[in-house]
Amino acid sequence: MPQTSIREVARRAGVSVGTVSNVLNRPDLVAEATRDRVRAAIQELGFVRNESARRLRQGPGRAGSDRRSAPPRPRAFGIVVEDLTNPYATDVARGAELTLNEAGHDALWLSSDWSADKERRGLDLLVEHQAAGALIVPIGLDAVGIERLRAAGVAVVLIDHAAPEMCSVQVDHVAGGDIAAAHLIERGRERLAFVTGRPQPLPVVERGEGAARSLAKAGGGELYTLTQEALSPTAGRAAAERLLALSPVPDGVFCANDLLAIGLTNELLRRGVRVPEDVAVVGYDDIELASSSAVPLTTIRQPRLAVGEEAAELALAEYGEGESHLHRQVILTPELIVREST
Amino acid sequence: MPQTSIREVARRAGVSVGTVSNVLNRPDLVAEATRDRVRAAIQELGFVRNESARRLRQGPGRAGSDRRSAPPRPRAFGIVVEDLTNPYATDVARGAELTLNEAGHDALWLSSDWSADKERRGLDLLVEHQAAGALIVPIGLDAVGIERLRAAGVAVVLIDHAAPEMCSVQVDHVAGGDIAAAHLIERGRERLAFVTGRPQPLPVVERGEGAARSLAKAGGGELYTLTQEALSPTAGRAAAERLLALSPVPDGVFCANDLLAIGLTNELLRRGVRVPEDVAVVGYDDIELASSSAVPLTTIRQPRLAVGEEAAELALAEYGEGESHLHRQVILTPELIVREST
DNA sequence: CGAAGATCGTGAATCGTTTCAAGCTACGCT
DNA sequence: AGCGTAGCTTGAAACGATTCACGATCTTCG
Repeated sequence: MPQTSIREVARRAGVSVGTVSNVLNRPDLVAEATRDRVRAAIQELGFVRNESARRLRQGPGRAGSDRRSAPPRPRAFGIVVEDLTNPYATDVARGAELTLNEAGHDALWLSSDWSADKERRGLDLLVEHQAAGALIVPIGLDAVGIERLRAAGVAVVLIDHAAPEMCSVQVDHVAGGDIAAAHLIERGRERLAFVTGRPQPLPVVERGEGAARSLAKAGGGELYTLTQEALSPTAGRAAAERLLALSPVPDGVFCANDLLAIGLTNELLRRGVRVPEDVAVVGYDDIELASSSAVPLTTIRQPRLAVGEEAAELALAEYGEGESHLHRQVILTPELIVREST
Repeated sequence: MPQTSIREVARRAGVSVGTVSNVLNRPDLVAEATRDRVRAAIQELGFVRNESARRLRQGPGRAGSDRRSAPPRPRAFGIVVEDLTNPYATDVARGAELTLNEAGHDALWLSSDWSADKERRGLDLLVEHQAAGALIVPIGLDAVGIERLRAAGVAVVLIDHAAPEMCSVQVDHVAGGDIAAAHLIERGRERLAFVTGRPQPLPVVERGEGAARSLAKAGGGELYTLTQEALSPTAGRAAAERLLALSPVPDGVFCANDLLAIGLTNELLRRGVRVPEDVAVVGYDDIELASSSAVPLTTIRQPRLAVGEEAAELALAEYGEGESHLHRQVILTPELIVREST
């Protein structure tokens, strides 16, 4: 059974293909009786439009094309992130998805799995499926792949990275790191450590830079940096061990993300180290778990949903405005959330 | 600029469209000189295949079509889950994605957001884009939507649900609940509670049933059930409060998932209740955090990745075998992981 | 020299949908 | 009756890439 086509529906309903198409796209042009008959036929045959044919015929078709014909089935947007297993990423994606849904568009999530190659394949996929737009947390900055996207008329918005001639949404991670370290210093901590993990995407590096900057500003010493194998709770536990092996043991720790911080805190507690008395811990992200962990975690809240929402808005705007679109670069500032770990 | 088509490339290179197509799809059939000329033209014009047209022409195209022509760009599989924010779901999806990737296919993740309507739209999207297959954690059992998928030649595999005439992968949640409760009983706990949260998908209900069954088998009393507003850590903290308000306070708690259990445990600790001495806690899922939480959590490990992998295998098989495919229903058994919370 | 291959290229037919000029009715109006 | 109009429906022409039966050349060899 190859595909039930519009033609079979037409035969079944005893009308022409044009009419079936009309029922599908501008029902108001079709007499009620006919419409019902056609709809029944569609039901019975389980007919579904062949999107390839539809698009082939319709051509690229910008959103705001003013021909008052059918509302074309809204095209989907792709959301490409490095790791769909990471709560931060899924929160951003979810913020974006909600906004897209409100505008009547569907969202497809793709994971680049930290591989530039896979990212490229994902972008190609979006081109092939003629996505309306793509929200990308880029792995490197694959100029070629992205150019290809835009050449194909896909609206592109970068997240956590910026590039000329493109819309982007970023969080000021340097500021975030700065705030985190400043908070520890203000709490009287003198020996600060920064715990991070591989792979180290730019935003994570920036957090460290911000912290170092803050420390320098305060005339503090050096920022001791521990790099773990991952940005996970398990890696956090390992970091705790390494931390305690230092002498003197740092009394203030800034972790590159909450998962690390939670793992680290839990392991410290297990080893009888008091948090925050002996070691104060600051995380980054403010994932949901941060507030319900053993010692509710002081952290830098990224406006995660807002990042996704902004990105979606930009993508929708670019999609809607077409050529006339002016690219905007949005920068959001993170916020310190003080809880009990400091 | 409407679209550079294969025809313009042909004109530019001074060959026929057929030849251009051959250069694209089976370069070995074309003489080297011609090939280079065409490629140059493609470069100069910045030509990109119109995937809609390609697909339209190629039709559904089973995987194993034995014509040794071009390797058709492998089609993508869709993974539809209820909530891409939930670590369990993303782990399953990731297991599936890895397996699909190995077979050379791409994966698209869709979130149904607990809405039957959105699920339906997602399925339609997959049909329209001619996905090779769909792995679905169904929200209800939208027979119509799924039938439509299959009618369009999309391989369908159900996860955590079963239906006749379809491939499916399930975890035996009743057994899981049974094991959890049995473990608590064996640890000498006498007043058991089950903490769950809305929305309550079937698997979660089954966990409760299994626990109740186990309790009955052991001649124990009633299973006190607390239903929270969500299956999240925050909901878990709230559950702790409700739990302590009971008298007598249960001494063994089985949570419908780890997130609830972690939130609950942390709140209990904060209130000075000892875990496991005063209250033993068992979670469900064995997410990564379970082992790195404050009190490493005893839990029921679902073979999450395995679920995804199995599902992907089944989908690939169905896709490859076509009509001759025999549907299989795989049931995996969860495993008790004993840690310090019991 | 001529026949049989081998090697390349051609161009029309095709996929399923949308679009649009044109046709058909039935109706109202003068 | 004649004519204009509104309301529906029709059918054929696109859209752009792939396929395939068929020619056109060129080799090779008896």
